[in-house]
Amino acid sequence: MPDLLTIGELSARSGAAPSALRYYERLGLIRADRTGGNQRRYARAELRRVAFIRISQQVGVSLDEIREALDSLPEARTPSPQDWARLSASWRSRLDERIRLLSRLRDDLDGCIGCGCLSLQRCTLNNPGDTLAGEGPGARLVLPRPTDAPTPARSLG
Amino acid sequence: MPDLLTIGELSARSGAAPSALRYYERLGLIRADRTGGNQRRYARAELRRVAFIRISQQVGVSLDEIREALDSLPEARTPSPQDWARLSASWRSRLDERIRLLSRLRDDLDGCIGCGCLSLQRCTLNNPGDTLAGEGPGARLVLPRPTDAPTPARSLG
DNA sequence: CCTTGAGTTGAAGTGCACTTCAACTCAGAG
DNA sequence: CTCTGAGTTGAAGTGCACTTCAACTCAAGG
Repeated sequence: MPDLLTIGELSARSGAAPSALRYYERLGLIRADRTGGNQRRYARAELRRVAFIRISQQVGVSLDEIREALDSLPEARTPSPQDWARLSASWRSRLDERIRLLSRLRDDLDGCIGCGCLSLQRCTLNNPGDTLAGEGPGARLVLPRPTDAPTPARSLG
Repeated sequence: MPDLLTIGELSARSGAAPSALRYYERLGLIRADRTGGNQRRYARAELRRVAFIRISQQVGVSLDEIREALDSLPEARTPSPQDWARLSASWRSRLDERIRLLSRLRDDLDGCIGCGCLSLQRCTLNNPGDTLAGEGPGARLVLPRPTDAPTPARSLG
Protein backbone atom coordinates (compact mmCIF):
# COMPACT_ATOMS: atom_id res chain seq x y z
CA MET A 1 0.00 0.00 0.00
CA PRO A 2 2.90 2.41 0.24
CA ASP A 3 2.59 2.94 -3.53
CA LEU A 4 5.99 4.58 -3.92
CA LEU A 5 6.88 7.07 -6.65
CA THR A 6 10.09 7.23 -8.66
CA ILE A 7 11.83 10.58 -8.98
CA GLY A 8 10.52 10.86 -12.52
CA GLU A 9 6.97 10.29 -11.39
CA LEU A 10 7.23 12.76 -8.53
CA SER A 11 8.72 15.24 -10.96
CA ALA A 12 5.84 14.83 -13.40
CA ARG A 13 3.23 15.11 -10.68
CA SER A 14 4.75 18.03 -8.82
CA GLY A 15 6.11 20.03 -11.72
CA ALA A 16 9.56 20.18 -10.12
CA ALA A 17 12.55 18.94 -12.13
CA PRO A 18 14.31 15.81 -10.86
CA SER A 19 17.41 17.90 -10.18
CA ALA A 20 15.29 20.23 -8.08
CA LEU A 21 13.91 17.30 -6.09
CA ARG A 22 17.43 16.07 -5.34
CA TYR A 23 18.32 19.60 -4.35
CA TYR A 24 15.34 19.78 -1.98
CA GLU A 25 16.43 16.51 -0.45
CA ARG A 26 19.94 17.85 0.14
CA LEU A 27 18.40 20.82 1.92
CA GLY A 28 16.27 18.53 4.05
CA LEU A 29 12.94 19.63 2.59
CA ILE A 30 11.85 16.18 1.48
CA ARG A 31 13.05 12.65 2.02
CA ALA A 32 13.14 9.41 0.02
CA ASP A 33 13.53 5.72 0.69
CA ARG A 34 15.97 3.78 -1.45
CA THR A 35 15.58 0.61 -3.47
CA GLY A 36 18.17 -2.16 -3.30
CA GLY A 37 19.76 -0.49 -6.31
CA ASN A 38 20.01 2.87 -4.53
CA GLN A 39 17.22 4.55 -6.45
CA ARG A 40 14.92 6.99 -4.70
CA ARG A 41 11.35 5.97 -3.92
CA TYR A 42 9.00 8.63 -2.59
CA ALA A 43 6.02 8.05 -0.34
CA ARG A 44 2.88 9.78 -1.56
CA ALA A 45 3.09 12.16 1.39
CA GLU A 46 6.19 13.66 -0.22
CA LEU A 47 4.05 14.84 -3.11
CA ARG A 48 2.16 17.03 -0.71
CA ARG A 49 5.40 18.38 0.67
CA VAL A 50 6.63 19.30 -2.79
CA ALA A 51 3.30 20.94 -3.55
CA PHE A 52 3.64 22.95 -0.37
CA ILE A 53 7.18 23.94 -1.31
CA ARG A 54 6.21 25.19 -4.76
CA ILE A 55 3.19 27.05 -3.53
CA SER A 56 5.21 28.63 -0.74
CA GLN A 57 7.72 29.84 -3.32
CA GLN A 58 4.89 31.57 -5.15
CA VAL A 59 4.14 33.38 -1.93
CA GLY A 60 7.74 34.59 -1.92
CA VAL A 61 9.12 32.40 0.86
CA SER A 62 12.72 31.20 0.66
CA LEU A 63 13.58 27.50 0.73
CA ASP A 64 15.27 28.05 4.06
CA GLU A 65 12.08 29.36 5.61
CA ILE A 66 10.06 26.63 3.95
CA ARG A 67 12.40 24.10 5.54
CA GLU A 68 11.79 25.64 8.94
CA ALA A 69 8.05 25.41 8.40
CA LEU A 70 8.26 21.81 7.26
CA ASP A 71 10.43 20.99 10.26
CA SER A 72 7.49 21.93 12.46
CA LEU A 73 5.44 19.08 11.04
CA PRO A 74 5.17 15.95 13.20
CA GLU A 75 7.81 13.40 12.34
CA ALA A 76 6.12 10.44 13.96
CA ARG A 77 3.02 10.41 11.79
CA THR A 78 1.86 11.48 8.37
CA PRO A 79 0.87 15.14 8.62
CA SER A 80 -2.88 15.61 8.90
CA PRO A 81 -5.01 18.10 6.97
CA GLN A 82 -4.91 20.23 10.11
CA ASP A 83 -1.12 20.22 10.05
CA TRP A 84 -1.10 21.49 6.49
CA ALA A 85 -3.79 24.01 7.30
CA ARG A 86 -1.62 25.41 10.07
CA LEU A 87 1.40 25.78 7.76
CA SER A 88 -0.62 27.31 4.97
CA ALA A 89 -2.18 29.76 7.36
CA SER A 90 1.27 30.89 8.41
CA TRP A 91 1.90 32.21 4.89
CA ARG A 92 -1.48 33.86 4.73
CA SER A 93 -0.53 37.17 6.33
CA ARG A 94 2.54 37.29 4.15
CA LEU A 95 0.44 36.84 1.07
CA ASP A 96 -2.00 39.48 2.27
CA GLU A 97 0.87 41.89 2.82
CA ARG A 98 2.28 41.26 -0.62
CA ILE A 99 -1.08 41.74 -2.26
CA ARG A 100 -1.60 44.93 -0.29
CA LEU A 101 1.78 46.33 -1.35
CA LEU A 102 1.27 45.43 -4.98
CA SER A 103 -2.20 46.95 -4.97
CA ARG A 104 -0.82 50.14 -3.52
CA LEU A 105 1.92 50.11 -6.14
CA ARG A 106 -0.73 49.76 -8.81
CA ASP A 107 -2.65 52.72 -7.46
CA ASP A 108 0.54 54.73 -7.36
CA LEU A 109 1.35 53.73 -10.91
CA ASP A 110 -1.96 55.23 -11.95
CA GLY A 111 -1.96 58.26 -9.73
CA CYS A 112 1.67 59.17 -9.39
CA ILE A 113 4.00 57.71 -11.96
CA GLY A 114 1.20 57.92 -14.48
CA CYS A 115 1.15 61.67 -14.05
CA GLY A 116 4.89 61.88 -14.45
CA CYS A 117 5.58 63.30 -11.00
CA LEU A 118 7.71 60.28 -10.18
CA SER A 119 10.12 61.03 -7.38
CA LEU A 120 8.86 64.57 -6.97
CA GLN A 121 6.89 66.25 -4.23
CA ARG A 122 3.38 65.31 -3.09
CA CYS A 123 3.74 61.79 -4.46
CA THR A 124 2.55 58.84 -2.44
CA LEU A 125 5.67 57.03 -3.51
CA ASN A 126 7.67 59.70 -1.78
CA ASN A 127 8.13 60.05 1.91
CA PRO A 128 4.71 61.27 3.05
CA GLY A 129 5.66 61.75 6.71
CA ASP A 130 8.85 62.63 8.44
CA THR A 131 10.33 59.21 9.02
CA LEU A 132 13.40 60.29 7.12
CA ALA A 133 13.49 63.82 8.50
CA GLY A 134 16.94 64.73 9.67
CA GLU A 135 18.60 62.92 6.81
CA GLY A 136 18.64 66.04 4.72
CA PRO A 137 16.14 67.67 2.41
CA GLY A 138 14.63 66.31 -0.75
CA ALA A 139 12.03 63.77 -1.71
CA ARG A 140 12.84 60.10 -1.32
CA LEU A 141 11.26 56.93 -2.48
CA VAL A 142 9.45 55.05 0.22
CA LEU A 143 10.82 51.75 -1.03
CA PRO A 144 12.94 49.96 1.58
CA ARG A 145 16.67 50.51 1.66
CA PRO A 146 18.91 47.67 0.47
CA THR A 147 19.62 46.78 4.09
CA ASP A 148 15.91 46.23 4.71
CA ALA A 149 15.09 44.21 1.63
CA PRO A 150 16.90 41.30 -0.05
CA THR A 151 15.95 43.15 -3.23
CA PRO A 152 16.22 40.39 -5.88
CA ALA A 153 13.06 40.60 -7.87
CA ARG A 154 12.48 38.32 -10.78
CA SER A 155 9.20 37.30 -12.35
CA LEU A 156 7.00 35.92 -9.68
CA GLY A 157 3.50 34.57 -9.99
CA MET B 1 20.82 75.16 -13.55
CA PRO B 2 21.85 71.60 -14.24
CA ASP B 3 22.17 71.08 -10.48
CA LEU B 4 24.11 67.82 -10.73
CA LEU B 5 24.07 65.09 -8.10
CA THR B 6 27.04 63.07 -6.83
CA ILE B 7 26.69 59.31 -6.66
CA GLY B 8 26.26 59.55 -2.92
CA GLU B 9 23.45 62.04 -3.27
CA LEU B 10 21.68 60.02 -5.93
CA SER B 11 22.06 56.96 -3.73
CA ALA B 12 20.52 58.73 -0.75
CA ARG B 13 17.66 60.08 -2.81
CA SER B 14 16.88 56.92 -4.73
CA GLY B 15 17.53 54.32 -2.08
CA ALA B 16 19.90 52.41 -4.39
CA ALA B 17 23.43 51.70 -3.18
CA PRO B 18 26.27 53.44 -5.02
CA SER B 19 27.48 50.04 -6.21
CA ALA B 20 24.04 49.38 -7.64
CA LEU B 21 24.07 52.72 -9.46
CA ARG B 22 27.43 51.88 -11.05
CA TYR B 23 26.00 48.51 -11.97
CA TYR B 24 22.95 50.14 -13.60
CA GLU B 25 25.29 52.37 -15.55
CA ARG B 26 27.27 49.39 -16.80
CA LEU B 27 24.01 47.84 -18.01
CA GLY B 28 23.07 51.05 -19.76
CA LEU B 29 20.10 51.86 -17.53
CA ILE B 30 21.34 55.26 -16.45
CA ARG B 31 24.10 57.60 -17.48
CA ALA B 32 26.37 60.11 -15.79
CA ASP B 33 28.54 63.03 -16.80
CA ARG B 34 32.06 63.22 -15.39
CA THR B 35 33.90 65.96 -13.56
CA GLY B 36 37.46 66.86 -14.48
CA GLY B 37 38.53 64.44 -11.78
CA ASN B 38 36.51 61.60 -13.34
CA GLN B 39 33.76 61.59 -10.74
CA ARG B 40 30.18 60.89 -11.77
CA ARG B 41 27.68 63.73 -11.81
CA TYR B 42 24.04 62.87 -12.41
CA ALA B 43 21.43 65.11 -13.97
CA ARG B 44 18.22 65.31 -11.97
CA ALA B 45 16.44 63.38 -14.71
CA GLU B 46 18.50 60.33 -13.72
CA LEU B 47 16.78 60.32 -10.36
CA ARG B 48 13.52 59.67 -12.14
CA ARG B 49 15.09 56.85 -14.10
CA VAL B 50 16.37 55.21 -10.93
CA ALA B 51 12.95 55.60 -9.35
CA PHE B 52 11.42 53.94 -12.37
CA ILE B 53 13.97 51.11 -12.16
CA ARG B 54 13.27 50.39 -8.52
CA ILE B 55 9.54 50.56 -8.91
CA SER B 56 9.68 48.30 -11.94
CA GLN B 57 11.63 45.76 -9.92
CA GLN B 58 8.82 45.74 -7.39
CA VAL B 59 6.51 44.84 -10.23
CA GLY B 60 8.76 41.87 -10.93
CA VAL B 61 10.43 43.12 -14.10
CA SER B 62 14.06 42.16 -14.81
CA LEU B 63 16.76 44.79 -15.32
CA ASP B 64 17.06 43.63 -18.89
CA GLU B 65 13.44 44.38 -19.62
CA ILE B 66 13.66 47.64 -17.74
CA ARG B 67 16.57 48.60 -19.97
CA GLU B 68 14.49 47.85 -23.04
CA ALA B 69 11.70 50.03 -21.70
CA LEU B 70 14.08 52.87 -20.89
CA ASP B 71 15.60 52.55 -24.36
CA SER B 72 12.23 53.50 -25.77
CA LEU B 73 12.43 56.91 -24.15
CA PRO B 74 13.41 59.82 -26.41
CA GLU B 75 17.12 60.49 -26.35
CA ALA B 76 16.97 63.97 -27.77
CA ARG B 77 14.98 65.55 -24.98
CA THR B 78 14.25 65.06 -21.30
CA PRO B 79 11.39 62.55 -21.07
CA SER B 80 8.05 64.20 -20.48
CA PRO B 81 5.41 63.17 -17.95
CA GLN B 82 3.64 61.51 -20.86
CA ASP B 83 6.71 59.45 -21.64
CA TRP B 84 6.84 58.16 -18.09
CA ALA B 85 3.12 57.56 -18.09
CA ARG B 86 3.49 55.36 -21.15
CA LEU B 87 6.25 53.28 -19.58
CA SER B 88 4.42 52.93 -16.32
CA ALA B 89 1.29 51.84 -18.12
CA SER B 90 3.22 49.09 -19.83
CA TRP B 91 3.79 47.42 -16.45
CA ARG B 92 0.18 47.85 -15.43
CA SER B 93 -1.18 44.65 -16.96
CA ARG B 94 1.73 42.77 -15.50
CA LEU B 95 1.00 44.12 -12.08
CA ASP B 96 -2.67 43.30 -12.49
CA GLU B 97 -1.79 39.76 -13.47
CA ARG B 98 0.47 39.32 -10.50
CA ILE B 99 -2.13 40.63 -8.13
CA ARG B 100 -4.71 38.36 -9.70
CA LEU B 101 -2.52 35.28 -9.33
CA LEU B 102 -1.62 36.07 -5.76
CA SER B 103 -5.26 36.68 -4.90
CA ARG B 104 -6.20 33.37 -6.41
CA LEU B 105 -3.40 31.71 -4.49
CA ARG B 106 -4.73 33.26 -1.31
CA ASP B 107 -8.20 31.92 -2.00
CA ASP B 108 -6.75 28.52 -2.71
CA LEU B 109 -4.75 28.66 0.49
CA ASP B 110 -8.02 29.10 2.34
CA GLY B 111 -10.16 26.74 0.34
CA CYS B 112 -7.78 24.02 -0.75
CA ILE B 113 -4.52 23.83 1.14
CA GLY B 114 -6.33 24.97 4.21
CA CYS B 115 -8.48 21.87 4.04
CA GLY B 116 -5.47 19.64 3.56
CA CYS B 117 -6.47 18.37 0.13
CA LEU B 118 -3.28 19.83 -1.32
CA SER B 119 -2.31 18.13 -4.55
CA LEU B 120 -5.37 15.89 -4.53
CA GLN B 121 -8.49 15.80 -6.68
CA ARG B 122 -11.03 18.60 -7.07
CA CYS B 123 -8.53 21.21 -5.99
CA THR B 124 -8.32 24.50 -7.84
CA LEU B 125 -4.56 24.22 -7.56
CA ASN B 126 -4.75 21.05 -9.57
CA ASN B 127 -5.34 20.82 -13.25
CA PRO B 128 -8.99 21.81 -13.55
CA GLY B 129 -9.28 21.18 -17.28
CA ASP B 130 -7.55 18.84 -19.63
CA THR B 131 -4.57 20.92 -20.66
CA LEU B 132 -2.31 18.17 -19.43
CA ALA B 133 -4.48 15.30 -20.63
CA GLY B 134 -2.43 12.72 -22.46
CA GLU B 135 0.52 13.10 -20.14
CA GLY B 136 -0.72 10.29 -17.97
CA PRO B 137 -3.12 10.10 -15.05
CA GLY B 138 -2.92 11.77 -11.69
CA ALA B 139 -3.44 15.22 -10.29
CA ARG B 140 -0.92 17.88 -11.09
CA LEU B 141 -0.20 21.31 -9.77
CA VAL B 142 -1.19 24.07 -12.11
CA LEU B 143 2.01 25.95 -11.41
CA PRO B 144 4.14 26.44 -14.50
CA ARG B 145 6.89 23.96 -15.32
CA PRO B 146 10.50 25.05 -14.78
CA THR B 147 10.82 25.69 -18.50
CA ASP B 148 7.96 28.18 -18.35
CA ALA B 149 9.01 30.09 -15.29
CA PRO B 150 12.39 31.43 -14.14
CA THR B 151 11.24 30.18 -10.73
CA PRO B 152 13.45 32.18 -8.34
CA ALA B 153 11.19 33.60 -5.71
CA ARG B 154 12.62 35.64 -2.90
CA SER B 155 10.83 38.14 -0.76
CA LEU B 156 9.25 40.70 -2.96
CA GLY B 157 7.19 43.66 -1.84
C1' DC C 1 49.55 71.62 3.09
C1' DC C 2 47.32 67.96 5.37
C1' DT C 3 43.75 65.13 6.39
C1' DT C 4 39.51 62.87 5.73
C1' DG C 5 35.57 61.31 3.56
C1' DA C 6 33.82 60.40 -0.89
C1' DG C 7 34.78 58.72 -5.24
C1' DT C 8 37.31 55.67 -8.99
C1' DT C 9 38.48 50.99 -11.23
C1' DG C 10 38.38 45.91 -12.61
C1' DA C 11 38.14 41.64 -10.75
C1' DA C 12 36.34 38.61 -7.75
C1' DG C 13 32.90 37.15 -4.44
C1' DT C 14 27.93 36.36 -2.70
C1' DG C 15 23.34 34.20 -2.30
C1' DC C 16 19.72 31.76 -4.06
C1' DA C 17 17.82 28.16 -6.61
C1' DC C 18 18.83 25.39 -9.42
C1' DT C 19 20.97 22.91 -13.87
C1' DT C 20 24.49 20.53 -16.27
C1' DC C 21 28.00 17.28 -16.76
C1' DA C 22 30.57 12.96 -16.99
C1' DA C 23 30.81 8.60 -15.71
C1' DC C 24 28.47 5.31 -14.03
C1' DT C 25 24.46 1.71 -12.47
C1' DC C 26 19.65 0.02 -12.40
C1' DA C 27 15.11 -1.76 -14.03
C1' DG C 28 12.11 -3.54 -17.08
C1' DA C 29 10.79 -4.87 -21.93
C1' DG C 30 11.76 -8.03 -25.63
C1' DC D 1 21.01 -11.70 -22.18
C1' DT D 2 20.71 -7.30 -24.33
C1' DC D 3 19.16 -2.99 -24.91
C1' DT D 4 17.34 1.35 -23.53
C1' DG D 5 15.57 4.74 -20.72
C1' DA D 6 15.69 6.17 -16.10
C1' DG D 7 18.36 6.72 -12.21
C1' DT D 8 22.92 7.68 -9.36
C1' DT D 9 26.91 10.79 -7.73
C1' DG D 10 29.87 14.99 -6.67
C1' DA D 11 31.60 18.83 -8.71
C1' DA D 12 31.12 22.55 -11.41
C1' DG D 13 28.37 25.87 -13.95
C1' DT D 14 24.41 29.34 -14.59
C1' DG D 15 21.76 33.67 -14.09
C1' DC D 16 20.51 37.57 -11.76
C1' DA D 17 21.47 41.46 -9.08
C1' DC D 18 24.41 43.06 -6.76
C1' DT D 19 28.47 43.66 -3.08
C1' DT D 20 33.15 43.56 -1.70
C1' DC D 21 37.87 44.35 -2.21
C1' DA D 22 42.34 46.53 -2.91
C1' DA D 23 44.61 50.13 -4.52
C1' DC D 24 44.14 54.26 -5.87
C1' DT D 25 42.53 59.56 -6.70
C1' DC D 26 39.59 63.57 -5.77
C1' DA D 27 37.37 67.42 -3.17
C1' DA D 28 36.78 70.28 0.50
C1' DG D 29 37.52 71.96 5.33
C1' DG D 30 40.88 73.59 8.75
